[in-house]
This record gives sequence, C-alpha cells and structure tokens, in this order.
Amino acid sequence: MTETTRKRSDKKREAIIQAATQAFQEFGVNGTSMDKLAELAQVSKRTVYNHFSKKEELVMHLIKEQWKSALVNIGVEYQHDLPLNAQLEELVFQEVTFMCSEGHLELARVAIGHFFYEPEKLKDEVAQLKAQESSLHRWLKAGKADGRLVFDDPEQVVNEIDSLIKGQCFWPQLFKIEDTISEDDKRRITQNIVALVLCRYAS
Amino acid sequence: MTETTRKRSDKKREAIIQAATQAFQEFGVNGTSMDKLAELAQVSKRTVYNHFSKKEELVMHLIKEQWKSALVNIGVEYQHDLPLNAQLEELVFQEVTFMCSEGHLELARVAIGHFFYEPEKLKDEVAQLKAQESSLHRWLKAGKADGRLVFDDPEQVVNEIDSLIKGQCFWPQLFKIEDTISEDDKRRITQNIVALVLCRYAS
DNA sequence: CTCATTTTACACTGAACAGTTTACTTTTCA
DNA sequence: TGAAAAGTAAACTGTTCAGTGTAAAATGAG
Repeated sequence: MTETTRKRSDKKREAIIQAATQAFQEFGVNGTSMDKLAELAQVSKRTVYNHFSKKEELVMHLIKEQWKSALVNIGVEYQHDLPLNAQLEELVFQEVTFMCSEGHLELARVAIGHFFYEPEKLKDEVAQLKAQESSLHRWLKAGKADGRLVFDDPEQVVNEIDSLIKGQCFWPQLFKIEDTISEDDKRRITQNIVALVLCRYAS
Repeated sequence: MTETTRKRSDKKREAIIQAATQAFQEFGVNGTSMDKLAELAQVSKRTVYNHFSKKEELVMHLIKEQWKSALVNIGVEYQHDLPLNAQLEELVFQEVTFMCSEGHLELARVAIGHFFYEPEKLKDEVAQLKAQESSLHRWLKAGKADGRLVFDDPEQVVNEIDSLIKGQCFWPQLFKIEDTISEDDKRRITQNIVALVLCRYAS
C-alpha cells in the first residue's frame, strides 16, 4: 500500500516543487502566495502544507536543492606540458558557461530575492559557494609554482577573473538587462578574459 | 502666512524623505509599512499621504532624487602629453570612489529592491545611467586616436574595466558580503585594474 | 469490498497593510 | 484675536495572505 501511495505523494510533491521553482522566478517569493502556488501546481493548498509546513521551508528546500545540483564541479587540473592559454581558456569557459546558464541564473534570482534583506544569512550561504571557485585558485597556484605565472596574491587574480566573468555573463543577465549569451559570445568573452589575464601574469 | 508655513511643511516632508530613505534601505520597500514609516518620521500617517499620495510615488521620488544627486560627473579629459598610467588611474579611481560610496550603494539597494521583479522598468532607468559611463569611453577613444592605445571595440574595454570595478567595489558591498573599502584598498584595486588594462591595450 | 492513506474543497482565523475619514489641535500671520 | 493652513490621532474599510481545521472524496492494497 505504501509503495504506490508514496508514488502518488511524490508526484504531488514534485508538482509543488516544479511550480514553486517557476513561480518564484517569475513573481518572486513574496509575489507568490501559497494559494496561487497551489493552483499553479494543480494541487490543493492543504497538500502544499502537508509537504512543506511553512513557506520558508519550501524556499529553503528549493534553494539548497538547486545549489547542490549546481555543484557540478568545474575542474581543470594544471598541466605542465600544455600551453597556459588553452588550459585557462577551458577553465574560464567552463565558469562562463556555468554562470550564464539559465539554471544558475534562476537559482541566483530566487536566492537574491529571498536574501536581499537578510544579508547575514546570505553571507553564510555564499561561503559555501566560494568552495566551488577554488579550482581556478588551485590552477593559478600550480602555474605560479611551475614558474609560468607571476603574481603576488592568487586571491586577487581570482577576484579579477571572477569580476570579468560575472560582469559580462552574470549580472546583466540576472537583472534581465541583457539577453542570453550565444555560444560565440561566450567564446569571445572567454578569449578576451584569458588574453587580458595572461598578458599581465604570464612570465 | 505661506512663507513660514511652507517651512514647517518642508521640514515634515524632509523628515518623511529622510525616514523613508533609511527605512527602505534597512527593511526594503515592501518591508516598510506606511504606518511604520510615519512613526519613524515622527509624523502622522496622514501627513505622509498629504505629501505623497501613494507609496509608489514616494518610492519613485526617492529613487529619482538620489539618481540625480548621484550624477556628479566623473570627468577626465584625455591629455596627449601626460602618461596614460596617471590619467587612467585618476579616471578609474573616480569611478571606484563613486561606486563604493555609501550614497551610491544605498541608491542601488533601493532601486534593486524595487525593480527586481520589474525588469522592463529597470531597463529604462539603467539606460540613463549608461550616459554617465561615457567619460571613460571618450578617454579610450581619444587614446586610440592618438595611437597610444590599441583595441578593436572600445565598448568591450569599457565593459571589462567596469566589470573589474564593480566586481570588487560594488557587488560585494551591495549585498553586504564585504565591508566598506578603505582608501588604501581603493588605491590598490585601482592600480591593479590600470596595470591589467594598460598591459594589454597600451601600444 | 474494505481499510488506510492521501488529497481535496472550503471555510475560517488572525495579522498586516494601503489608503480614507473624521473630529480635534497646533502653528502662523494678518 | 481669529481665520487659514497644516498636522495629529485613532478608528475604519477592504484586501491580501499565511496557516489551520475538518469533513468528504479519491486512491490503491489486500
């Protein structure tokens, strides 16, 4: 009995999550009432509350879910025998692709909409995001150790690269000031960033 | 009669604007009820409504007010006989200082809080902000015409510089992830940006 | 068919809040 | 002093919304 009943329950749950994801993106968390949400999910309001006892719980579930799934590791290990150019380009391109993906943008919109007036909580969550950025960090330090890159503070270089990526592939899209980026644009932006960085820091 | 009466009225109005500015920053527009606002301004709710017939009107007034006052022109004209380094540093430093000033951050917080779920309207307003960035644009084109800078698209270079500035002096502060930047940091960041850019684009 | 679980419909509570109305007070200045 | 202008306090309307309670209906397993 519990077997297929579970399945029905799970389907409803899935519908709720699905509708919430869409609605929160479109109208914002505060702009989406639980009644509206239930209607969009084709589910009774009471069922929503049976699955998530508070709105807050639903929001947090969504954010962490997406956060987790977004943590597909960006990984390029430093190679002594390959040109810096190609390696860094691959790494930056991965980051660019991730940053401007609709999935990540949607997550970010929900997160920002939710945390905008709760900076302390945001701070905590952002700390986890930082871990994901350390692949670039590792690569830079390896290049420095190998004598092919010259800089004082790797943190600063990461910041610069990160700023260049987000400034062109994340913030404008987040606020829908710019449209989605084409593959060609991604490539072009990546190449410019790599050229800029290596021109300065390659020995 | 109308002379001093105006003064009293203006004082109340000022108190409302003052309280609204603070409250909107701290709790957000939606997080600030008109009752709360009236209390904070030490003014009756009715007085608020005598000055601003709708909440929306108050919000728009605030944003445009601050927008206008923020439009202190950043201007450095290109000089043929001065080193690029010093000129660009001055220009970038001005932008950095503006970007991370509390005044600008507060404006941006209110604006983003208000426009986050109205991207179309945001787009319009942002267009006006772009005009202010053209001083850098002009400087770069002058440098190129003078043969001391080499690049294809000035727009792209502006984007890169802008990304570098905002990524380090605006976004982290906007979300209160990083504290206010010290004068030394501003100088250091400026110098790094200038070095990065000139290393690549100076002939 | 029957029993257990889950979903549904819907009415309800209680709070928050935008905006209004009214009756009253204070300030200013002529 | 007295009339005009501005402000105040507090109750009120109407709406939206989070969250609850409950009885009936749907679903599926044995």
